[in-house]
Amino acid sequence: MSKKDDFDLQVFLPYLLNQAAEESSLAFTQLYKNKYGMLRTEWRVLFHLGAFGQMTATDIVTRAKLHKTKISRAVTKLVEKRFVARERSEDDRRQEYLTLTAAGRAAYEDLRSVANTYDAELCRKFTDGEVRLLRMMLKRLAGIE
Amino acid sequence: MSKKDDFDLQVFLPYLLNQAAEESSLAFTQLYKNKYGMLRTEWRVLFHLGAFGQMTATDIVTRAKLHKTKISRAVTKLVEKRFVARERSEDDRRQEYLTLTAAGRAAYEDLRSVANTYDAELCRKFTDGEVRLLRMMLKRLAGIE
DNA sequence: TGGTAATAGTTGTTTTTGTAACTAACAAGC
DNA sequence: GCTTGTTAGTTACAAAAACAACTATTACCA
Repeated sequence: MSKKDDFDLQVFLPYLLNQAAEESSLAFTQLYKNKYGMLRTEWRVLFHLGAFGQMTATDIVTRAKLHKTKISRAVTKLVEKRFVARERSEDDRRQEYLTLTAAGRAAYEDLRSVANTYDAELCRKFTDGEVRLLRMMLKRLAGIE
Repeated sequence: MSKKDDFDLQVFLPYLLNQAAEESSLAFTQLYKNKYGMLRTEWRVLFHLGAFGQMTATDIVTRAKLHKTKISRAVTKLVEKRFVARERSEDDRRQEYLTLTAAGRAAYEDLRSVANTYDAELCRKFTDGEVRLLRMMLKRLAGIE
């Protein structure tokens, strides 16, 4: 197992991004999964509803860039857990408005503070300027705004 | 769909990392999947063998931080495709050495240049100094060396 | 030795995902 | 009105992943 040529996998950005994303998500998952028994997609939906208030499934699809079937299934689970309420729109009876229930909001508030703490912990590895730059670069790579 | 509080999901590092990783991996996948019909895990194994030469499955597990069942199945597929050869060790008959075949090496060389081109394209979004910093930060977040 | 534990790798079973096809509601053109 | 096309969301089926249990081999140690 020795280095054979000039290509360094450990420099390849998609690889590095995946490794870093996996590592940080895994560690974060440990902090919430036993608490609320939620899957990654579920807390993403929860976070979107918590951060943006009432949204439709399509709104979340657009923002989170997740496939609509994933959202659909996550919403079903969250409704079963009484974290989310759905209400059919009167204007357009195809779409339904999603909102957090009281329990959903409580879970969100709790997880949000866990997230803030964890994020701060990650950021402590770097200077403020580095973190700002990192966020900017990740957003650009992700194609956000 | 309006902003409700101060927590910005789009600043949360695990979220940003996932979005950026997903975006870049997806785009890169388009470049190779039709060419060799390989799955993400398969080309990861291929890249490791290409970059580091002979390795055992466990070596790859350690480096790539992927679960051994994933590696095991990816290796099986790569052997079926005649990209990888396995050879049982004489010292310790539990482990087997994995190496690229000629076809495997050719595929690797080809994909490596695709990867290099794609990586360079991503890097063009930033200055050299920014890229260096990004790589350093991602490595640290990933827990690499 | 012999017995227990640990390691390399595989296989089986259950969840989760991805893809495509579907229903229902609306919109636009004629 | 009627046809065609589009959009919101769900469901069905196939592919892939996670997790646990397994075989085979080696290591430890009394």
